[in-house]
Order: sequence, then C-alpha cells, then structure tokens
Amino acid sequence: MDSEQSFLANYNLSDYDRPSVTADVAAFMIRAENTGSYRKNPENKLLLLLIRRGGHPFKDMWALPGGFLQRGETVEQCALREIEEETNVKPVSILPVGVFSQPDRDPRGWIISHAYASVISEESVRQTGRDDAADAQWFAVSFTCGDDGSYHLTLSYADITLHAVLQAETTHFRRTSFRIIDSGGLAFDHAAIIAAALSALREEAKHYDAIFDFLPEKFTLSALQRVQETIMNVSVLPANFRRMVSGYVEETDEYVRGGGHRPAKLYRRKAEPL
Amino acid sequence: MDSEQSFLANYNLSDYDRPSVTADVAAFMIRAENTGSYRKNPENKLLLLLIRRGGHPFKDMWALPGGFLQRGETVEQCALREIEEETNVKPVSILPVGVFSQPDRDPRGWIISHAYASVISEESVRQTGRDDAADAQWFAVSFTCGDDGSYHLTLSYADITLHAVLQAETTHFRRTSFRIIDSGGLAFDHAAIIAAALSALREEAKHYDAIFDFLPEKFTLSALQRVQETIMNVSVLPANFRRMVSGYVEETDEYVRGGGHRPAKLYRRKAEPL
DNA sequence: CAAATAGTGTCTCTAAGACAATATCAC
DNA sequence: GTGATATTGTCTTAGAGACACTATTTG
Repeated sequence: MDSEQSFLANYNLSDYDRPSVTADVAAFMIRAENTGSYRKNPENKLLLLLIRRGGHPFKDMWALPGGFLQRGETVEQCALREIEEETNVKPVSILPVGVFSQPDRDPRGWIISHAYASVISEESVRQTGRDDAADAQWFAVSFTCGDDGSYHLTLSYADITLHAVLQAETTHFRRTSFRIIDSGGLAFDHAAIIAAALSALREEAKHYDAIFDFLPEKFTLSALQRVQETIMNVSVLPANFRRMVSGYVEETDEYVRGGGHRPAKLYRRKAEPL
Repeated sequence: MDSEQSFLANYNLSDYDRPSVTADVAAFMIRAENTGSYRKNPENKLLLLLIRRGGHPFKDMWALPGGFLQRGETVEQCALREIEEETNVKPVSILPVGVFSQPDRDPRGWIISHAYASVISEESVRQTGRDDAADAQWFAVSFTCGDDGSYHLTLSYADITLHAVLQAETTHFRRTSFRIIDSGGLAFDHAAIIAAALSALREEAKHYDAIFDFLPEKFTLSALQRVQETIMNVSVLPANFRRMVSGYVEETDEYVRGGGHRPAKLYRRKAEPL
C-alpha cells in the first residue's frame, strides 16, 4: 500500500492518449461610420477579426485568431492572450461559446477547440491597436436567419466576401448548434464557431449585457441603442429602449453638442443594475 | 514550397505540449419518497451521483464520475459514455456547464475538465440501473444561497454528510463562478463544478426545460410542479404553474386514481412548444 | 364527512410595444 | 424656419403572482 506522495511521484500522464487543446476567439467590434449629412447620426457596422492563414492547412484562407493552450494558463487566459497578441488590445470581456471536439475537425489531427466570443471597443483599437498587419483584418458581419432554420453568414472586407451557409440544429435544453452546409471559404469549422459566437452575443445583448463593452465609458443612449440594434439586427422604438435600459445606466452631467439637433446627455454604465 | 499533403504528412502534434482532457458529469435524479399518509403526495429529493475514489489522489474521498477523453469521440460523447458506464443508464439529456482548467486543479498534473450536468429519470434507474456498486451512491442535495453571495452545498447519503462552502463570483456577462472556501471532503475542484452544475440546472428549469427529463413520459402536472420546486427550491401556486407550463404540455386521456383525492389527468411533453 | 389534491376563474400589477407630443440644437 | 435627434408621457396588451372557488376522490 503506497502513499499519495509516492503515487504522484510515479504517476505519468503521458501514458495516456491526449488531444491538443486550442482556444479560438471571435472578436467583435462596432465601427461607427459617419453618414453624409452633418445632421444624421453615424451608422454602425459589426466587425469580426479574421486572420489570413499563412501556412498549411487551409493556407491563404481566413480563420479565427487562436492558438494552443500553454502550460500554466487557463483556457480563458489562453483566449485572452491570443486576442491580445493579435490586436494588441485587451478585450473588455470574453464569453465562452462552446467546445468543438469533432475528431475530424482539424486535418492536422486530434485537436479540440474552445470557442470564445470577445468584445473590443472601437476606442481601444484606435488608441493601441495596430491595424498594419495585412494578415489580420476586420470583416463586416451579416448574419441572417432564413425561415427554415438555415442561416447565412456573410463576412466582407474590401473586395473579399466570404459567404457561409449553416443549418441550425436544436439540441437538448433548446441550445442550438450549427452544421456547416457551405463553409464559404472559412478555415476548419470556423463558420460554425462564428455562428455560435454570434448567437451567444445576441443572447447576451438581449439582457443589455454585452452592449456596453463596445462603447467608451461615457455614451449617449442613442449610441447604446444603435449598438443593440446592430447586434440584434432589429430596431426598437427609442422611447422603449430608454425605459428598458434605464436601470442599467446612470446620468452624467455632460452633453454631446454639435450634431445639428438637440444635445444628448452622456450616460455611464451603472455598477449595480438593481 | 510544399503542398498541403506533404505538410500534413510531416506534421507531428506531439511536438507540442498538451494537457490531458477529461469530462466530469454531475448526474441528477429526483426520487419521489412516499409520505406517511395515504392522502399526501410524495416528497421529492434531488439526488446527485458521487463515486468513492478507490485510488490516489483523493483516495477514499467522493468525486463526480468522469474520465479521460478518448480518441475518436467528442467531449460530449465522453461525458455520456462515462455516465452510462457508471450507472448503466443512458441519461435523457446532458448540459455543458463549463471548462475547468486551473493549472493546479489536479495534483496528477495538467488536466483540464469539461463539466456537464445530466438528468436521469428515476424510472430508468429502477429499470436498468445497478445500485449494487458500493463506490457509487446517490447523495441528497441541498444548495442554498446566503445573503452575502456565499453558497452552502450539502450532500448526504446514509451517515455520510459532505458540506462544502463556496463564494459566488460574478464574472463578465453576469455569469457566476464559484470559488471553493471549504471543499467539504469532495475531491479535486468538484465542489465548484457541482455548484456550477446546479446553477446551470436551475437556469434551465426556469424555462421549464430540464424538468421533463426527471419524469416518465406521462406525468401529472402536480408531479411536474414538484420537480420544478425541488430544483428551484421555491414554491409556486398550483394555478400559476399550470398556466405557465400549459404551452409545453399536452393532455392524454389517462388518469391517476387511488390517491384519496380527485384523480389527476396525465400529461405528456408537447413536441413543439410554440 | 374530512382531508387532501385537481383544476378553473379572476383580480391586480408590471413590463413591453406602439405611438403621440414636446424640446433643442445647427444650419 | 427646417430637419434631424433627444426626451417624456400615455395607451394598450400580455404575462406573472395572488387568491378565491369548485370538483373529486378514499378512508
């Protein structure tokens, strides 16, 4: 009968078969683009960061940023590290999306991926983000649901357009997973990961939880509403939106002037929603 | 410049440092225990399956069933396999709870765990489950929240009582994780996994989504209500509960008699809630 | 009949959606 | 003034919680 200490001294994990473990991150940002008129408010575009693969497999195709889990870090820390390495920006928040472990999902071998969605504010990218790497680009996102449970994911940057088609499948506990019909030129199973990340992001936005991280500390309520509408892809009446978020924000005494219309009060996220 | 084929032929994943990967499952069951009176309905007990560890580390302590991911299966399939190996019952449903990857969580080394909650019906355990293994037992669960965000998890079976204390910590996106204050004699970080699984189960039960899996195909609405109340640890007025689940169930033409009171109609889960 | 559960009806309150109306700026 | 957004108020409707009431069985 041996002690725990001697057991552990003789224990060798490498006796067992092990997969490689990665974290892949769908990093989202919203860019406010000015309209022609000095009166009108800017229009929002939802953007997703993609990396052009330099090597095999899926060479020259676009993929989510990600990388292998390193010893001494958690999977979440790995995801944060990867996104920071790629953008030089610390994401405001990170959200677990799911584990992708189909044995054949990676032609290199047995690799399971932990998917995360992360939110990056435009402000932080302007301040510290490098936009110089040609292999990393922000793609405009369109994600629409057909009436038969099919989803269309369109990612576009300059003259590049990736169009993926997915089929939503409801698993237990009304969770949905996405089966790839057409990867649209995205590497690995990343089309399905992106779809899952967008669904997770929308689920959070429902409760006004992901939307603040896209904006600077102080914001107008209409800017917050545009973020909400950009993510959810539906529009809300301003009066109702104000009432609904009123519990999550607090006034400041500052205003935004110069818009050719009534100045808007700046708000701040309230620490304690209730 | 080499082709993708030759790249993959020379690619060797074992060049990289890899963790071991496990799935751990919190399997829940509800047992209806008859009261003394012939009139009264049975009382429900929420049960959790624990395994007494036969070897180091944490020898002789209680732990969640689980095991290493095998080549060729997904993490979810691994969780299902582990719970089926242990109980001889195929769980009705399985729910991802989180990934636990703190580097020091397992004294054997670098092991990351994928936690699942699963629901098993009492009926299926009575039919095919072996209850003979002395190292696998169903523990009665009590999980209560203090007013300061501390949680008390009490697991009891016969004369064994495990009492763990945890601190809830709200991470981003109002997800809560649990920090172990006192493991209460549970192995590894399983106290935190169990707390997370119970929280996830309650979250599902809010939408009447996990509760059907505890019951046989046909059930009375009051039995369904007792399941809901057992999981959520709150009581509801019968009239309101009936109205709220009315969209999720459909009538059968069968009745349960012999209860010393008005017979109850049996219901069935409705396939399409809306 | 008594005790217990099964099942229905209805009141109130709140929250969400729709919409009307006013306020305030820059040009 | 005009065109745009900012902001407030109110009407209606749907759903949740509370509660009163009826129905039905078995010892």
